[in-house]
This record gives sequence, structure tokens and C-alpha cells, in this order.
Amino acid sequence: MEQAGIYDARKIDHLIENVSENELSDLAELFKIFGDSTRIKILFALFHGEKNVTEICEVLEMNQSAVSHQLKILRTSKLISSRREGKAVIYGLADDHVKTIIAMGKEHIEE
Amino acid sequence: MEQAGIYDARKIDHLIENVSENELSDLAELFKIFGDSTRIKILFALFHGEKNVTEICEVLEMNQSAVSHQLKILRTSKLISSRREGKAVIYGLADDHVKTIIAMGKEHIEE
DNA sequence: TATTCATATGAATACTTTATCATATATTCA
DNA sequence: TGAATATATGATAAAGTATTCATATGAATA
Repeated sequence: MEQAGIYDARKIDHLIENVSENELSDLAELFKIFGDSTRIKILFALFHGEKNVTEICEVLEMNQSAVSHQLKILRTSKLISSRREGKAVIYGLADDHVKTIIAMGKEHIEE
Repeated sequence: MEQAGIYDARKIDHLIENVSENELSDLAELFKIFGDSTRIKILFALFHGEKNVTEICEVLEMNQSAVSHQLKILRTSKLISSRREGKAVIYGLADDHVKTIIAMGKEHIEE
């Protein structure tokens, strides 16, 4: 299974050495966030740029309350960031790890 | 947020383009698998080599039934592979994506 | 300031998931 | 073949989760 140069195997191995019980729990918590269609859709909606809540609702075709509940979970996990601009609250990806994690997942399911 | 050369940003961007509704569901399903402490612990237990069920139970300090139930989920998701050797069934990681995905997760929570 | 628009949040419900218990299956060995 | 060991699995209870509805908060504007 060649990884097409996307990562460096040695660095990967180093990253997963000596992981504490607590870190394992944190990891599970993190992945749990990605493990929901609605939240994954929100993250994808933000891949190409920031969006406010109304726009996210339109993309997902879901009601505002459901979306806001999930936005809160993503915010709490620091996967997305938010700022208010007038009446609207604008959301964006917090950092590039989100993209990488999802890309790795996509690469896996493609096989 | 420099990624220390662990991945190539262009390839990441390419991977997450044009993702269908179905692929999003599959992705959520995949991450759901990682989103459980027991399963993450099993995967870590297998990082340094294959183990049979009894050994996995010892590492996790969990009862055999609970472990087997989670092994089945990991097997079904093709994250681990198994083979029988006498009375024992030996499990190992199915491929390197597992390591990569978890390493990315770890990198994220470290910040 | 009253109203409207945008977002957040609490409570309730329906749905999912995990661990446990009991038991079944598979393999080895006496 | 019968007992022992290793693993798998079905059913159930307990815990967790997502969506919906109703309502609250916050900001802009008439």
C-alpha cells in the first residue's frame, strides 16, 4: 500500500509512540466528532471558504437548530472557528489538520 | 500551522474535491469506527505487531466478549485483518492508513 | 423602542451504541 | 470422543446522541 508520498512513514511512527491512556481517550473523542454525517458535511461546506449559519443550512438542506447544535460541537472541539459579523456568525475551518484527517479517511475508503 | 512536511497540501486539496453525498456518509462511518476508546486502544495495541484476542484483552484489561465485539466492527470496516492459527485468532492492522489517520488526529490534539 | 432577522440553546423524543451475560462454535489434546 | 481452551455471537439493559420544537439571546433597522 504505497502512500503516494503524502506523508513520511518515520514521522508517523514517531507520532504514535508513547501515547498515554488520556491521549487515547482524547483521540477517540476527536474522531467521534468526525463520525457523523451532518458534521462531516459542515466541514466539507467550509473547505472552500467561510460561511455563515444560514448558508450552511442551505448547503446541507437542514433546519437551523440542528445545524447550530452540531456547529457548537465542532466549535467546542476547535475544529472550526467563528466570529460574529453583524447579525451573522461566520464559521471557518480552524486549521489544516481537519483537511488532512479527512483526506486520509477518503484515501482509505477509496481502496 | 506548518505541517512539518508530513503531507503535501496540493494532494490533500485534490483528495477532498468533488466528494459525493455517499462518500461523505462512508467517511462518517469510517471515522465513527475510530471514535471509540476501546477500538482506538485495540488499534494501538496492534501498532507494534500482531496479537491474538487473549493478548489484546490483557493489554486493554477488558473482558473477552467486549473485545471480540469491537474486533468484529474493526474487521468489518477492514481496519484490521485476522487469521486463525490453531485455537487462536491473530489480528493485525490492515494497512498504513490507520496509522496515518491516527497520527493526524494526534497531531491535532497536541496543539 | 418595537420589530425583524440571525443564531443559540434547553427539553423531549427517537435512535444508536456499548458492555455484559449466557451460550455457541472451533480447535486441540488427553 | 470428551474435556479444555480460544474466540464469536445473540439478547438485553444502560448510556449516549441527533433531531425537532419551542423559546431565548443578540444585532440591526424602521
